[in-house]
Amino acid sequence: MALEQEKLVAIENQFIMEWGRMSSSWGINRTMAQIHALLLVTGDAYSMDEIIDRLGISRGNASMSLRDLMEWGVVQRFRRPGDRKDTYMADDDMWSMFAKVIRERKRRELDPTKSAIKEILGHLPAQGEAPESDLVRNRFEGLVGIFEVIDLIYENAFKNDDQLRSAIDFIRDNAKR
Amino acid sequence: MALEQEKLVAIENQFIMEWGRMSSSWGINRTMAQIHALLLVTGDAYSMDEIIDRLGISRGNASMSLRDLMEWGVVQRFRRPGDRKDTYMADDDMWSMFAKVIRERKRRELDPTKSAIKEILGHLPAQGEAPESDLVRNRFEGLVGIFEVIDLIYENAFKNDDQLRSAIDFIRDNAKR
DNA sequence: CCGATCTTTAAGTATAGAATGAAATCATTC
DNA sequence: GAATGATTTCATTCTATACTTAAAGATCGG
Repeated sequence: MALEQEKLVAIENQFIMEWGRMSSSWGINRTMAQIHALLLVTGDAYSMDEIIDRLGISRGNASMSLRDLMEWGVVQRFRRPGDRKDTYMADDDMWSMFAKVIRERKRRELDPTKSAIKEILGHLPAQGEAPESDLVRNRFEGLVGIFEVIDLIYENAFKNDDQLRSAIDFIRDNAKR
Repeated sequence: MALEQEKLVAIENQFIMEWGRMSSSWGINRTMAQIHALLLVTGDAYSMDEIIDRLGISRGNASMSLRDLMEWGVVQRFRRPGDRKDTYMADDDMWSMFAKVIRERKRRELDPTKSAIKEILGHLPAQGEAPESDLVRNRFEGLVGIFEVIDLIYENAFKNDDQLRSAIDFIRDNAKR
């Protein structure tokens, strides 16, 4: 039994490492991903100290990463009455978690670029006014088009959990045919 | 006219910087994104020297980044007969470019993690065999489910350019209703 | 409100990944 | 096939960002 438990922890850790590795290649902070992986895969509530011990990270790092995870809405903080320590828990719905991450990253790292491109586009001479910039204008507009479609997908799939679920069902059904 | 040209270059540069900034927050090398942005938005063919001058980067960096962009299939190399220098050009179809980037990143940074998770899952005791690991197993399976749906989306939208186009049309039509 | 316990902040440090530059390789022309 | 010019490679250097540490700041039970 103790041995089994050890083996399970080893497997969990393997996953935590892999999740951290992948996430950091997508621009998500490694520690954040590792904490999230831990809470996600075990489904337990952990205190900050437990997280620190398990992942071998510093208190400051744990604190900042947990704050970010809470801001993203994928981790919640609890405190039992009469207790001093906070405990942290992940959403137990993988899809909801997935949708939240998508939403948050879009909001933080796609929308500002869309605005920037539109702003830059606004400084170009109007269509037909200056022939040498028309090609560039076209290309900018093509890019804006991509952002518009991303918005469309977002509105239709990631806006809330219900939409995500029905979008997935739809894709699944479509794929069967 | 010369002034106009200067202004246009300034606008292009602004975009190149923004594109580099955004891309690096998504785990894409900044120089790669900047070169791509330059070729993409101007639509011109550039020699390596022109790229080096325009972006102020080193020869080695330019060479490696261009190789990667070619591997991703979003930049092509040409040489005019009787010429010594290679010239580089981006795909002039924004959507095709977009699809290629998605494909490449999935193949390199999502598929290996999917395999790793399945591999790890294989080491867990079978369902019902060890009660303490059943919850963890469930959660792993939830994650695998996410990867399966990503595959499904990929098969139905990013497998080739035609599919991407019809997927977008479909989303657009759906959104109208 | 005091003291204990937990959390955050901010300044300094470490580290992974990106960029450089010079030597090696490759290609083209004469 | 030598000379010239272009490109690639890779060991080294640099830099952005993640992480640590220690001190300040909250919060809560008593």
